[in-house]
Amino acid sequence: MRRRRQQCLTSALPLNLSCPPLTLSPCYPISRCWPEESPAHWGGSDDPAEGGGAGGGTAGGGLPLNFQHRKHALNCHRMKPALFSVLCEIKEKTVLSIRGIQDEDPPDPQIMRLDNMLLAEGVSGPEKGGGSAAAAAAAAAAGGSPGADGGIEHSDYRAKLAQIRQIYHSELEKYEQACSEFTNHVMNLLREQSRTRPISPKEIERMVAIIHRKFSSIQMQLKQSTCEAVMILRSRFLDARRKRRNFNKQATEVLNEYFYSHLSNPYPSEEAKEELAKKCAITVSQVSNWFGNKRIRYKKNIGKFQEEANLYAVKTAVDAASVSAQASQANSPATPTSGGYPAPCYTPDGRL
DNA sequence: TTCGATGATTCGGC
DNA sequence: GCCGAATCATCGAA
Repeated sequence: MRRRRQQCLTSALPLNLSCPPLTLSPCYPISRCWPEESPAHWGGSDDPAEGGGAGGGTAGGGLPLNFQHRKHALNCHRMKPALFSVLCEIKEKTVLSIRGIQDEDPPDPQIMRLDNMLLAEGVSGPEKGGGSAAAAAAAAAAGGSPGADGGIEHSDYRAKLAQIRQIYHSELEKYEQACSEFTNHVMNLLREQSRTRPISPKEIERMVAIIHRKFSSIQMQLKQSTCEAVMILRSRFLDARRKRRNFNKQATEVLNEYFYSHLSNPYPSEEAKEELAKKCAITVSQVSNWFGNKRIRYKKNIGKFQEEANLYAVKTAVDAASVSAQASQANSPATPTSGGYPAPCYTPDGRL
């Protein structure tokens, strides 16, 4: 097309058959893109039989002699190098102005936000427990109980997050592959076309940048939908955590045992709390909450807790006796009954 | 649906 | 920061 325009422009020039030797302008920067740095590509071959390349494909076979003659004359015209230079300059300026507008491509803040979020959630970036970290953070934020059920929920959350991550990477790979294939295709096309029209490396770069920009917008959609999926998953996870769950029977038993066996001073140390938390598969703060509630409720209504207290006191005594017998150490039971909270009265068979 | 039980939260005191 | 006290919110049995 460009060649045709050039031909039209040059055809208006006065012809001089006694043309000087044709030389290309040394400052032409885009000539590297032309497979053969020959004026033949600009105005066709000097050989009238060849017909002047793609633009004049039929010229060799069926173009009027007049046309071939004029074409030959044009190729040999003394003004051709000058005109070529001018056209190249015009083109160079156009490319620069376009580049000036389009190269200013600051990083999209939305993409950056999405990238940061996906990285924080462990979806993008290296997979090193990002999901579990997010789950732990979510659990901490909810102040929830990572107990037996919590463990199931936790692994469930991680599994779902891993699924999202897998889909995300799979789709991303597809997009990148498609982008690469399409870029290669376009570049090959442009290289092919550069045989018939001047195409500078900058132009190819610009075209590649446009393609990448288009694919980048598709990637942004993928990132957006992934972020939404993670948010929904996280929200569900947090909602589930917010729901209060009663401790299991075994955990309550362990806590009660400790409480009633330390009735004189039902304030477990930090170490004891950690130990209890480990035994009950709950957090230390949950142990603290439990003891706080227990102390108050016991004090408020000792009568109501008498039976329970007796039960655990007997159990503790039996356990202690058993341990003593086993260890051949006949020490007294570990049930303190003086000071602190009022201890229950019980008979050896466990009744009040 | 009701209501007691229970885990969590909030607030003030130390 | 821990504790007691009050309160909230949910669970679960009747």
